[in-house]
Amino acid sequence: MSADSYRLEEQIGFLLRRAQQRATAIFTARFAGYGLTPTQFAALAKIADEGEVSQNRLGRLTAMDPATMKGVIDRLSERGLIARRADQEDRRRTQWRLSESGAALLATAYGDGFAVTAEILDPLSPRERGTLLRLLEKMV
Amino acid sequence: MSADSYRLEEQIGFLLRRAQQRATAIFTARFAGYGLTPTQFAALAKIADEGEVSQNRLGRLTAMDPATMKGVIDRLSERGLIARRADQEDRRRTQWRLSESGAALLATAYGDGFAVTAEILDPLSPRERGTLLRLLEKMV
DNA sequence: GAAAAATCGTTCGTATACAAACAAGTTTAG
DNA sequence: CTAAACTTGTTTGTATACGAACGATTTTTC
Repeated sequence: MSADSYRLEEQIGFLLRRAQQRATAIFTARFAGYGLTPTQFAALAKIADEGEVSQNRLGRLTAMDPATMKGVIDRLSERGLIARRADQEDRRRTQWRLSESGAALLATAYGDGFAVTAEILDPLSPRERGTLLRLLEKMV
Repeated sequence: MSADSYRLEEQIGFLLRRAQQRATAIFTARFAGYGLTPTQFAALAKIADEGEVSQNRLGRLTAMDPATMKGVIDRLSERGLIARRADQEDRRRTQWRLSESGAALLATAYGDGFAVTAEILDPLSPRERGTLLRLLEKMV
């Protein structure tokens, strides 16, 4: 329990931070042409899955808190990639769906999403990839 | 390569983001009393390792780019946890070291650093912990 | 030794990330 | 049925994270 034995490089928190930095860098390079961030792409993909989804529920599905979700939604909405509908049954809610241009963009982007995943996992063997996903899933 | 087969939950980037969110939450809870963030603690620990270190070099050691490092240094400096010295040999450089209060705070905090690592890895078996660290190290 | 390249630190702008507090609306408990 | 509890979405403030551009300084190249 001292300076001698604490090695930052071996702490799981530091390694996770570096791994995510690398993953984000790979995503950013591949998605530069789309102008989409990882969270924006995640939001679009989940809206597509759901068809129509409220803002807070989308946040839960994509692991963003309400304040973060709002910023992501605002930027996607300003770009016209998603469209809103006021919920009649619950007047607090806003339902979101893909616009036509959002759906078109996403249809093209999926392939790059797979390519990003492949590039991030490239240093690992196929067996190691499965192990890593399993362990992260178990830890989260 | 379509909406049908793209599952956000299984993408390594999404899993890494969630894993880091959990790690940060555990750190934040444990370090609330210190008022230190993960990056601030990393910076203090590395300054302690180095004795004296320039700002950019500290950034490389802690995986922060210069712009991010500046913010972290500014906040640690404002709290009096670190002290600066102008480098005589290279007039562009500022060398940083721990202040007395910074060293005292860090001495106490190391134990909590270990506790954070332990809590993050708690869901995994000892063998799995080693595997995860090895795979992350290989991937980064 | 002068020009080119690299490094150091700063500033600006954009985008997560989240705590905390809030108003408005909905659900639950008694 | 009404008061309490909860949910939805918003706002504010703080802290990473990084691209891009910049001036000052140092190192490298020829």
